[in-house]
Amino acid sequence: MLEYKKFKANCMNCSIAELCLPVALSDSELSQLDKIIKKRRIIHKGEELFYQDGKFMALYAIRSGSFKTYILNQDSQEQITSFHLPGELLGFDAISKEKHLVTAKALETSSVCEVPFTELLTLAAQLPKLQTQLFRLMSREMDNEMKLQINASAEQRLAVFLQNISSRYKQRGLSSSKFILTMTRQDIANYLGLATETVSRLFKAMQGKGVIQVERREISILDFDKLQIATCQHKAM
Amino acid sequence: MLEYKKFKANCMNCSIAELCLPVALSDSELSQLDKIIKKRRIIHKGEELFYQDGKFMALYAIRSGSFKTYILNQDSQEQITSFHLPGELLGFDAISKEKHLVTAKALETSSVCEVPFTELLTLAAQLPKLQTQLFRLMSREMDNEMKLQINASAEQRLAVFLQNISSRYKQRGLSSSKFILTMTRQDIANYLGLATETVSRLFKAMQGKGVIQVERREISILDFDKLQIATCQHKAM
DNA sequence: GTAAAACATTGATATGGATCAAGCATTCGT
DNA sequence: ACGAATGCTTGATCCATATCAATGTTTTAC
Repeated sequence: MLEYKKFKANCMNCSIAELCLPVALSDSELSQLDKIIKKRRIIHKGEELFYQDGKFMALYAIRSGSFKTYILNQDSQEQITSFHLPGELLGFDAISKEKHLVTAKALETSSVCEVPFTELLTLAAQLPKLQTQLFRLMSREMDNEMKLQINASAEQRLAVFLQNISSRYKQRGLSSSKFILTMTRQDIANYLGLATETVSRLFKAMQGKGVIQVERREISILDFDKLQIATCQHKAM
Repeated sequence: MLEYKKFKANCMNCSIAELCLPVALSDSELSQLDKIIKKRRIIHKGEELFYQDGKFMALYAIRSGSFKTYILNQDSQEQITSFHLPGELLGFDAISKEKHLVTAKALETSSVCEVPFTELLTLAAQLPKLQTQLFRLMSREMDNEMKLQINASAEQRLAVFLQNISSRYKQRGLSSSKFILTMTRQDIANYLGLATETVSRLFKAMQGKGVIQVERREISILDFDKLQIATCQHKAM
């Protein structure tokens, strides 16, 4: 038991600490952060981490796995607002109104660290580097969203989506050219404002052009230049 | 000259201070904030407050006027990412990469307060209420963006847009039922991913249904319930 | 005050992607 | 290991909205 406790996850030995908070915090600073972080939580596929309208208490650092966040609109249709990958921090949307505006559902069995927000702010006031980093992460969250050009064609949107996922994996030191999409075609279509059929056809078309290789949910980007061109060109070419 | 200086704008007498930072800061706290705030700047219609890729130095509080922010995509087409109204804070997008991701252009002659970011963070670490408020404002910024349902019909998008503008004016104590749109039809269309012609036709159609009254750029919302229904209903009714 | 430019409206036509329909492939639950 | 449910693909058709075209209206600049 003691042995187990000794090795339980904390910020100092957490393998993603430098990823979710990649700021040069000293060991003593990290251990302060560790003190306020609640223990790890496992969320199984399809389970919810927090609910729309639920009280906002904490941010969540994704240690492994992935989530989609969505709002339910008036006809209780799900509208996906974003996907969240390992090493990212989740829950910023709820700060303003102190309640969640979205529901976060696990796309696969996932592990998160719960970071009580009030305590985090108190600590941030004492550790300038932590404060700066929090603002930076939140800003990056905003930037990620911005890329989705609403007036883009279906192919442009899908190309931007693939670039975005790819670069986020790259940021985490994972392969940017070959990865598994953890969400369904329907999720992708919903997020991009397309029909599933369109997503399916576009994957096939992009494969036909030698831009990507699609094997079910496994995507290989064969030609980053062509992908880049696909994000901005207006018509087929 | 002395008289002029005595009355120059500062945070304690600024009429929108409680709006842009509506937190109960004491007089002494406000005067600390005032010390770091650079003097007012006037930006004329069509002029730029900051440029895409420009170095990030400061946030800007809009005292009066309004702005659009946009990215230039690869074919140097403007893509509007948001509109910013009086009392709102501008520039959060640039924190992450320490450079602006968008250009901010004045839609009308506007007045802003420049808030150097580094100094603001230092002060926020000392004033917990200011820190909390900053996170809250940034989160609200994120929430504002989120509303735009990408898979919504043209009419739904326009209805959501009008609701959004209306509620933001309301937050500032201005009329939520009658206001002037400071942006062109082209800007609205660009932002919503529609053609200007479609925006024009929809305004007319919504007026025909008694939802709104349109007089060039002056909008009166005649029936908030009908507007609400328009944001979610799928087809004409 | 006038000409030019920018902005807005209205109508006719074309099309990208939705929707409908059907069947196949994979994953899940027991 | 099996059947059922879910996810994915492909084809045919249709419609919401873009695009093209023309004209009217307001604002800007000299």
